[in-house]
Amino acid sequence: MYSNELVRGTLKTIVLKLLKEEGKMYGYEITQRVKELTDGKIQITEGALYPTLHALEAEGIVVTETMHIGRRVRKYYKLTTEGRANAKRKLSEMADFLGTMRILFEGTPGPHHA
Amino acid sequence: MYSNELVRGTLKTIVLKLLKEEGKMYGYEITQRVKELTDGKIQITEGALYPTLHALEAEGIVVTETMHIGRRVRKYYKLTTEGRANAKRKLSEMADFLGTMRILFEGTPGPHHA
DNA sequence: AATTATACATAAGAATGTTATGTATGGTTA
DNA sequence: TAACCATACATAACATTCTTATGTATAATT
Repeated sequence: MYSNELVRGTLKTIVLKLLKEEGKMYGYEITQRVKELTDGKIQITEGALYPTLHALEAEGIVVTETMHIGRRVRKYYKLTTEGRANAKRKLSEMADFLGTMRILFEGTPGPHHA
Repeated sequence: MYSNELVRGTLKTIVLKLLKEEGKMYGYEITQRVKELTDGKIQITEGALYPTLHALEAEGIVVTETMHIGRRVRKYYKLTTEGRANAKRKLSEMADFLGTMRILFEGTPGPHHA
């Protein structure tokens, strides 16, 4: 686990990236996926995730679809058309940001994904 | 300029990195150096920087030395012995974190600097 | 003379997270 | 079968860390 100040600010972008790739995901699934992909180094807490998802919905970036698994409820989130455009912007901003960080901390910009 | 949520959490580490490289720097100099190195993409505000520097001093990570340039005051900051150890930890954590971000956003871990 | 750059500082408020708590179902194990 | 852990949602109090605004003052440029 990172001393989580570094992770601050990246949550929304991580969610958008996953939704863009997977099409639709539910909250708990997102927490598990991120844990998997990062070898447990990033663990999204529910107290951070759910308010973020609700905010994305309120902004029209995502819409929800509720499914019933047995008697349990699952709330799937997927990008809207506007959300896809937003995600694209945020992801290219993240790519640029990571390049800048590389310059600062490694002295190299790294590969560019035009 | 990045929609600055991404920059959140990186300020302290950026300062430690610069101090480690330069030996000593003063506040205004740090803001200018970061602006230069990042092509204006990251602009540290004074409201964020000075409290951070004061906190680092209170934690014993840095010590200060006041210089007089004409009638103006400059406050130089440099790492303590403990601060150097702390900086080393934070920088390797940042390197690891950037690798994790690359996996999430680019699908590649990037080079490892052992 | 006015403006901009240098150089410090602090305080109110916003944003974004942590930690704690609550509710409930379903599967596994002692 | 009782206890425990995993799944799955949610919210609220609090902490941290930044933005924005403000204040003070000297030095250089237009």
